[in-house]
Amino acid sequence: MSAKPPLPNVSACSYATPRTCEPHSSSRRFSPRHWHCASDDNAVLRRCAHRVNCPLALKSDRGWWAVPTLRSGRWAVPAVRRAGMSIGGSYDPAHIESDIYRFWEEGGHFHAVANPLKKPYVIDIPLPNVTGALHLGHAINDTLQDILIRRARMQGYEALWMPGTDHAGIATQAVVERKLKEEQNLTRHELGREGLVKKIWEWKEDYGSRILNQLRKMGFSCDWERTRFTLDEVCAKAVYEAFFQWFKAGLIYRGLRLVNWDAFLQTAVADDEIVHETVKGHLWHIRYPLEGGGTEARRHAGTEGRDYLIVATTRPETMLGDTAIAVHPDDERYQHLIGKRCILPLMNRPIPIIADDILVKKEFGTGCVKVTPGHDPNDYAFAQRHGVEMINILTPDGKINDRGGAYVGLDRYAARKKVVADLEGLGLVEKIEPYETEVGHSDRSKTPIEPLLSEQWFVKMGDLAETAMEAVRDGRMRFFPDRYARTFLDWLGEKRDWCISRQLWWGHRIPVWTFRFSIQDYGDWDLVFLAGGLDHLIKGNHGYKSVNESNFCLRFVRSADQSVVPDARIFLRSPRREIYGDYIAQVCYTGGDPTVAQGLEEAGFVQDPDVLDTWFSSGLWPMSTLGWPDNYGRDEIRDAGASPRSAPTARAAVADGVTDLEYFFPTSVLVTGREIITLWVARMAVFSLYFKGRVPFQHVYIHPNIQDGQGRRMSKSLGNGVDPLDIIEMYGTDALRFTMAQMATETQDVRLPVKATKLPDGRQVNTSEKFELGRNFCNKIWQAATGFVLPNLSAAGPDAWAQPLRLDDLAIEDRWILSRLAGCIADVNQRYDRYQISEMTGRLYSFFWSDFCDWYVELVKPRLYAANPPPSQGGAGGGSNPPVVPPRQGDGSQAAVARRVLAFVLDQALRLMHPVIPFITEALWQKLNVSAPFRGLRDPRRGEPALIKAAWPDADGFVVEPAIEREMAALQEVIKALRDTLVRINTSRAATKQPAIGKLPQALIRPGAEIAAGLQRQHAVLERLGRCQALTIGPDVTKPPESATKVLTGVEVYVPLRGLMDLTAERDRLRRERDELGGHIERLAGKLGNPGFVAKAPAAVVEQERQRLDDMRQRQAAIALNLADLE
RNA sequence: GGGCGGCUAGCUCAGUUGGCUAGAGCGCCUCGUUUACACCGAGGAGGUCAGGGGUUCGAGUCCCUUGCCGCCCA
Repeated sequence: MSAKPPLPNVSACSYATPRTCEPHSSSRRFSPRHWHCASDDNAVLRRCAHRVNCPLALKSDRGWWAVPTLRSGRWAVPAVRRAGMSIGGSYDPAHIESDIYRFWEEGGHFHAVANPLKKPYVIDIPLPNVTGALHLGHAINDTLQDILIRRARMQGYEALWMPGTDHAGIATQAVVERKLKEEQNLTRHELGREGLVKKIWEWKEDYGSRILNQLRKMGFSCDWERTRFTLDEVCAKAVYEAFFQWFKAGLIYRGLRLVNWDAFLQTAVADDEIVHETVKGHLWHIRYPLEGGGTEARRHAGTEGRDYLIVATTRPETMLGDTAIAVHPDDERYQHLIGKRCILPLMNRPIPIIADDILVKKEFGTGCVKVTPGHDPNDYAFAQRHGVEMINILTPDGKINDRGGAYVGLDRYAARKKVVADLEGLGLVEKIEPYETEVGHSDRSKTPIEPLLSEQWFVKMGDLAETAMEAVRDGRMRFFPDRYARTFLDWLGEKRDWCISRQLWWGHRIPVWTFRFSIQDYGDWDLVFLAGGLDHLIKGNHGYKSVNESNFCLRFVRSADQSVVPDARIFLRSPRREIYGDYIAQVCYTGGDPTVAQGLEEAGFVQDPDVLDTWFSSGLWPMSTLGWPDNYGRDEIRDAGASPRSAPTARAAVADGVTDLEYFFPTSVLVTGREIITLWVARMAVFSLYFKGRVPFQHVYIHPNIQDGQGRRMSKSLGNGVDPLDIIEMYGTDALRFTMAQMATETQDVRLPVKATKLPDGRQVNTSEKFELGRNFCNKIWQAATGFVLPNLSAAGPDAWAQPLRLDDLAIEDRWILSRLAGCIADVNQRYDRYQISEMTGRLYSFFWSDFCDWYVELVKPRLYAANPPPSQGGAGGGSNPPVVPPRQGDGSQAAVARRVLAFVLDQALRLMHPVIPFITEALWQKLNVSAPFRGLRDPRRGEPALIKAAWPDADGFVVEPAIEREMAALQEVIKALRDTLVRINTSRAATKQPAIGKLPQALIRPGAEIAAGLQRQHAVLERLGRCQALTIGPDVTKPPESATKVLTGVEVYVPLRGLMDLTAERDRLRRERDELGGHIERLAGKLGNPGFVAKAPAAVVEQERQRLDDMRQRQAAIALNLADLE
């Protein structure tokens, strides 16, 4: 590129303070090949979209902006509009979004009220953590819900999207505790319960509205007036009501269970709050001596003369809590030892040797397993099977407790060292080998989880789970995609009881007071009377008016097995020995009267310190937010006898009219990620089916999770998270939403390649090129509407819109775009109904961009400009467009029809796209209402004042017309052929340094009989879109010599090439095409030659293949002919 | 260990009940001073549909199997 042409006459960018172009470096237009290395001497000009901000931008003497580029061998002179001629300008989302959101909100469009004249459509938002921040997971999840709710609203449903936040027990408490430690070096115990809860509330007040405001920025149309919080009074009421009823029904019990213990936070944590990590440790092999010196054992070959068994463990300190040794029942080595005992070293406690084929794998290790039911889930299950004693050896803070013999008070890791040392001292360590294990760590505190035996509250899941499973099996509740129903059924099928207590202070405190007592002899009867008579004590003597059957429940539980004494009066009636033992009196009181609590405490009762699992309150969300338990629905009142609870309060609550609960419940669809199918979806189902007898939602739509480009989760620690607010800043909200929707395929994960970039203000953020998809689409819509459609509509004047159009008035391209529109609407509706949001979005994209912009707008231009030529039009171009002529009569009406169709299709497209990209569509809607107040062809109507409440599109009764679409397809084929030829000519000319030609000087088309008439009618369109100056169409056209030839189905297109380009290239191309076609023909002929195919395939398929073969052969022949001509 | 998903163009993903000459967007290459749009238009290259086996006239699609990757549950 040494011989570069001189720079055209340009002057440097005159902008006073040009900003750096660096932010654009993510864009291909600013890659080095374009201009960044262009400051050197081989610079040339390249058009620059961001010329305004570009320090290297140059203004040519003709008013175009350009930047230098390395690439081309000649000056690339920009095609950019003349200065001052700008009509549209790029779409600037920041400019309009907040105004439009305010317009919606102030218009009350988000608020739903029970309205029996309409059908309800309801979505509950999956509750974000109250102190959390918006991330891409919310962005995709909530975008999908907004899309569904906005469409439903347009369809005429009373659409309610219920927002709110979750107190997120452990997550929130852990954050505040950590903060407390860092800032004031205080632990929660030092601060005390009340102090800590107060601190967390303060934190919540500070951060609680942050995420809701972020949701607003995303354009979400939640009914903010109804916003709830799981710890607020309304939700708490439902929580205590549900707890009380389940307690009373015996579904809630206290039990000794192995839980995942976080020794740092000192709480049980749920399974999903544990992350498994591979940890390098050791495997200690320890000898457990056989009871009785092992003389018998030594006699047996299996133990090779030893008088001990060898067990292996990764946690030697747990041996302090061993209560058995397990061997496989079929293991010959140990057959004779089953039923005998070992002596547990260090503790000198005999423990039984028990056969079990579940815990023990014969082939693995030594075949002997130590059993520590208090600290291992598998051992725990074993102990339950065999009735073995369970011993807990740990304190809540992870030290050895008083069951740990000489090791009391030692931290578990110190104990491990000492245990090993002591065993070595006794010569009982067989060997130590390095070993890798999966160890569960608490997601919150990052400390290793200790399985720990402790007292917890549980919900009996057996029957509850069954009702939920039944609802899915019989189709009352459906999953999309349906494979997720299995996840739901499998998990519920295990019917594992739900541990609902958490050793936290942030949450709904368990409303149970307990009193422990013992009946050992006759003298203890006073106590019994005291407890048994408590009912009276509380309600009678002290006159607690607030206490009644629906908020107070007393029961007795045997300490030994936690079984409920079926009838408390047993104590009074039968003073027999069998009832001697330890007992717990449990009072569940939910009346909320502090004096009652005080009375209980004075009577020696202690309130349970734990709080409820957060899922307990979020599980009630679909009901609690609609007013349950106060507003039992009408159906509940009707059959109050059959319902789990007779509802006196409900009767009062429902006067006349419809309550929210009966109108909006059950909800329509739940939209969520698959990871909480078990945690949340199942719980909501259980609660709703129990208390309302109905499923909480009819559909469950599970969408994919977003990962980074390598398929990893997005997380803070990996630094690969993308902040939706950054994306909004860079690309606009609609762009973010569109991209999110486009990613919502039916797979379980989607990847979003992440890359770090720098914002103009210097901040380093993560983004992804994928969002350009949404941004570009929005810009395209903006340009098409504000730059082309709307200005053209304005030309019509306000009276042109209200008359109905006749079908005869429409040109073929009008009928074509209406057919495409009808097809698009039908497809979109179908995709919605199947929750295929990605495909739905793709359909919007291709309709608007390809069908409408690329084809219809171009097709319609001649009609518009014939009537009203643009001001700049002159004879300079030398094209086929006539110079300004007075509009002929037909042109005027043609233009009017075109305007009507343009306005109508834009109207329908805006409606159709609004749920996905609400801001830009609403903004354009407002403009359209000005330019074309009435829309519709058969039945023109005034455009609704707000798109958010406009009717869902129906194509005004137009339907798909296959014949029209076929005719257009033929036309498009020919146009593409002409365009292709032009590009090939110019490519060839560029290689030989000849200037490009703007149009084909001459072209000829020979159509087959069927489409001849159709093509001839489109002569002007073909000339314009095919970019040729002289076009001849006719069945008797003959091919001029030295022509480029395109052989299509039923049409041949010729472009004389003499003097335009080198013919060898054309020859090569035809040869390639011939060879390629030959391959296809061979394959197809083989297929049709196969008697099996002809005999067995459906006749229609065979016929279609024959047709195709004929077609290909014709094309092959034509190509051969043309090739011969060129050679 | 059990279950589920994925493996299709350089990248991210579509591909309905088997009928395919396997698509889209981005990226790449070429051309472009076109009367909305360079955040653009036109054109092009690029694929043994993870490997193997089977069913079928016909398999990206159904069945079996192997291999990776991921998620969930133990």
